[in-house]
Amino acid sequence: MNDTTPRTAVRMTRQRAAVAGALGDTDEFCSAQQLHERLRTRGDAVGLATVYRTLQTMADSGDVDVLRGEDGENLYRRCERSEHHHHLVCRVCGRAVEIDGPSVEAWAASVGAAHGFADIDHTVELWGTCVQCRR
Amino acid sequence: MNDTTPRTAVRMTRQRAAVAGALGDTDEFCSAQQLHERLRTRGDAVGLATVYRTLQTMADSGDVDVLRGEDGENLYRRCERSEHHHHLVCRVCGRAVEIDGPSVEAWAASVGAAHGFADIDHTVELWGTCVQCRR
DNA sequence: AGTCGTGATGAGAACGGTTGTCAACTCGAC
DNA sequence: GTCGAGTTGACAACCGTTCTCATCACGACT
Ligand SMILES: [Zn+2]
Ligand SMILES: [Zn+2]
Ligand SMILES: [Zn+2]
Ligand SMILES: [Zn+2]
Repeated sequence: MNDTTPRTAVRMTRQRAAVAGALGDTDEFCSAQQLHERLRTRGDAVGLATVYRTLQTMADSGDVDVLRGEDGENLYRRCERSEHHHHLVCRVCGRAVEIDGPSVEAWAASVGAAHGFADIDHTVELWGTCVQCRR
Repeated sequence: MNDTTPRTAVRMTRQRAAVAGALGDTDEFCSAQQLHERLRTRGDAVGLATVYRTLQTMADSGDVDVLRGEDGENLYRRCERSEHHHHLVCRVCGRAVEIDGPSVEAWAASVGAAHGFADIDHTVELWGTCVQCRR
């Protein structure tokens, strides 16, 4: 009864390969609509809904990082490391650097506990303007 | 020429007083729509657009703190201190504690500079579940 | 290679929070 | 009281995202 064979297979399709490829081409955070447009001009078009679904799936499985841009839209990026980390993001072009808040994790947990809060989660992101986007 | 008389007067209206009053009644972060509903049931109704505009104005002038909830909607709160600070927020009821990341400010600036980023801004928020909302 | 079941796709509608529009209104200075 | 500029509110428009559902196509098994 403990069947280990995947009951829900995840299929590899042209669309998913295309989205993954587009994400792999850049180290910038970009939105679903940006990716959709990029794929369209590139030649292998993918439906917008599919882009959203694919990104959501990849985010759920940890294949991409998601963060909410300052204007409210979700931005996606395939990061180098898979462990928990934070980002320093250019608010103009989306270029990002992976950083780790040294003591942030422990600090968040202790502050939360000190005030009787449980299931502490934290958001730590840095925004700036990178050298290329200056001037 | 250095005219100090306010050329653009900010008027006190029934609506603005109502919004400010509703915000002063609670220490929880709440959305524009929540406030709009609260005002309606309370008796002094205010148009939804006006609630949005008033909150935006108060946020711009620093009278209220804004933060984006995990579901994407803006949440507002009249905080005790006016200096820069961060929050530990209950993701269920919105109740919040004002906290200050001790070294966060300096850390953010140094990390940004180290990577050639300028105009560094940072987002540091803690989410959890408060004692009242547990169980 | 052929079959088949189920996951995947895409065009378009729907959704939810927020902002824009504009004629009517009202605060407050005079 | 007068008057003008700031303010209001009902409603439409916006925009990113999700839902719907008929059609398509992986891929496991012959
Ligand atoms: Zn990352
Ligand atoms: Zn940049
Ligand atoms: Zn605050
Ligand atoms: Zn709570």
